[in-house]
Amino acid sequence: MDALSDNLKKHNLKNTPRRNAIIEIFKKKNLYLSPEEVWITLKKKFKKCGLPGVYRNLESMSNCGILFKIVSFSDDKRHYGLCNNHINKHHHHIICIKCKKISSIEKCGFNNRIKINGYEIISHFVQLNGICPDCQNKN
Amino acid sequence: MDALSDNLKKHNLKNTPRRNAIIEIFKKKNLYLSPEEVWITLKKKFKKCGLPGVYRNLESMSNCGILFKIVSFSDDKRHYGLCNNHINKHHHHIICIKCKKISSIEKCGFNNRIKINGYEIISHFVQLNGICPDCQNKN
DNA sequence: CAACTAAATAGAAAAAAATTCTATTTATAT
DNA sequence: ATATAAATAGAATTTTTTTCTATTTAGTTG
Repeated sequence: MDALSDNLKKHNLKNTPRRNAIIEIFKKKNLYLSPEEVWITLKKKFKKCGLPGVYRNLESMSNCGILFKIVSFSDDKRHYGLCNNHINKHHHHIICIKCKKISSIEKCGFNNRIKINGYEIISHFVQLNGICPDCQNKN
Repeated sequence: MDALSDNLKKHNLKNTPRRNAIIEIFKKKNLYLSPEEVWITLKKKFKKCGLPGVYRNLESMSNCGILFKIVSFSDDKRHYGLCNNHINKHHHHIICIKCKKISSIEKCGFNNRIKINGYEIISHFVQLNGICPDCQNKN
């Protein structure tokens, strides 16, 4: 059983064609995508296919660590990316602000369960925004 | 001229009663708030007062560094907080996941304009989520 | 301090984004 | 094979956000 099926099972999520197709879309594109973008691509494969289902799948797959949520303040819509290699390993993402490509890093200076300013830190979110090598070369 | 007026002016934003009232709301509550929450409070002071105006103000004031955007994944609505002391100084925020109180830190391990995984880092977003001292004591 | 100009506002309307609901189908455990 | 819990489509709805126009206001300039 691969890491993906394993993760699905752990969270009582079934291994459906729809979910696999969604994962394939992310793998193929290697970009972060909005629910609508996923839906548009998905409709090419499944003629019958609703946007609400896409929302639900993105959300549940993000809850179980297969996908993750992106922060894109220039466009406040929801976006998701695929947690490629690092599932179950502490890591953060680097996104290309030009082409939406995703990379990741494992190091960050933060630990949970310590106190800062008296706050007991439960989780932390880090996202690096940059320009990927491909896009650097284009200019 | 105080830091707030100064920042407004720099961005060609006028110092209106509405904006000052919004800033006061954030100062008084010291919480992060959704546009709608700001609006509800604002309506107590200004009977005539539209939600679109609140959206526009929160967005423009966040563009000029007076406010900042929060990431709250448990509730995907938009949220803003007040950049209290640190305007114009590199910093990040710690939020209480129970009561929405905000604190901040100046240190993080990240620098912009360096390369990671070949990406030229332009900006970075860090948010620490925790439980504030008050809420720790409540349990 | 009067007049001017660019920005801010309200309020209505529309658009966009996300969720809920019901009936039906499907994955998978037994 | 059957049972059952989860997934789905599709319609409908709700929520969130933006756009638009006419009017008002802040802050500059003469």
